[in-house]
Amino acid sequence: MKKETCNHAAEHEQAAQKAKEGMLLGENMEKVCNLFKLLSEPSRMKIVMTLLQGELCVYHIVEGAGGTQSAVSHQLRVLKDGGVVKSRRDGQNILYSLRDEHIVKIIEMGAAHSACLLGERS
Amino acid sequence: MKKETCNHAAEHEQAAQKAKEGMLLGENMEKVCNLFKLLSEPSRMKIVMTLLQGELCVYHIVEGAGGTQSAVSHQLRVLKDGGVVKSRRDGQNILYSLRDEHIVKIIEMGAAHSACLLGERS
DNA sequence: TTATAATATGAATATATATTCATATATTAA
DNA sequence: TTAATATATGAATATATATTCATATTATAA
Repeated sequence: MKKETCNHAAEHEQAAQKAKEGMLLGENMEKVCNLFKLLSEPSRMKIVMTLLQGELCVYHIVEGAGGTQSAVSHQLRVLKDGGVVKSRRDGQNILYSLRDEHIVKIIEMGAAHSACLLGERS
Repeated sequence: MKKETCNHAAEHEQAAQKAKEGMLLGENMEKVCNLFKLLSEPSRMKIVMTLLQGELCVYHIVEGAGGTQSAVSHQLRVLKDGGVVKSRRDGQNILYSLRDEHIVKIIEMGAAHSACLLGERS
């Protein structure tokens, strides 16, 4: 790979530079990507969608989201470490809930975009 | 796992059922999750962020996003298959661009949420 | 203080996929 | 038609991680 058969080389060079400068830096990039990764697994997404209903104990999360208790528990841990959910103990139960309003917005956005994907490709 | 020590069993049962009903069904769930998966890899996210600048050839994408030509090309393929970018040939070059406005919004949302994650955990 | 329920967790396995390397294809120029 | 440039791609490797299974932990009730 060398370069410069590209017609708009000058402005595209600028664009590339601008992109580099505006690029999320290491740590922030990791954070944003990690959030998307957390929402990219159907098993986790189902848990998150279930929690859109409000605070729930693990038993009811399993009911709503499906899967085994163990798998759900493992994923709840991942979601908690990733800052998507929070938890508190209530007697024998642990109650989980979404930790942030943005999650809801992001899911809505994803769904909206997904709808557009039903059309044809370039 | 059995059940029913949960205090709000009745309403939570309802919530679980409601979640089940409102849950994205197979295909749609896959679509939304796949979109998030595409944005969850830093190498791909950098490409997408570079394309926020507008239509660019592979050479300039590599300049903006970093990585090798081969790796970027592989990921461009993945992004295209996933409906995130589109492409057209212009002589010797292939020009790529974002395929959908929603992508921009989703990234902004992710960044906004990410900022909130800087705080403390539950 | 033992039994039961609710949840968490470690280890093992299986699967997915990002990157690299070498090379192929396509376009233009000489 | 040969050379050079731009991009794509197959195979191999390495790494990440979702799930399962068995079991541990914590809390309550008998």
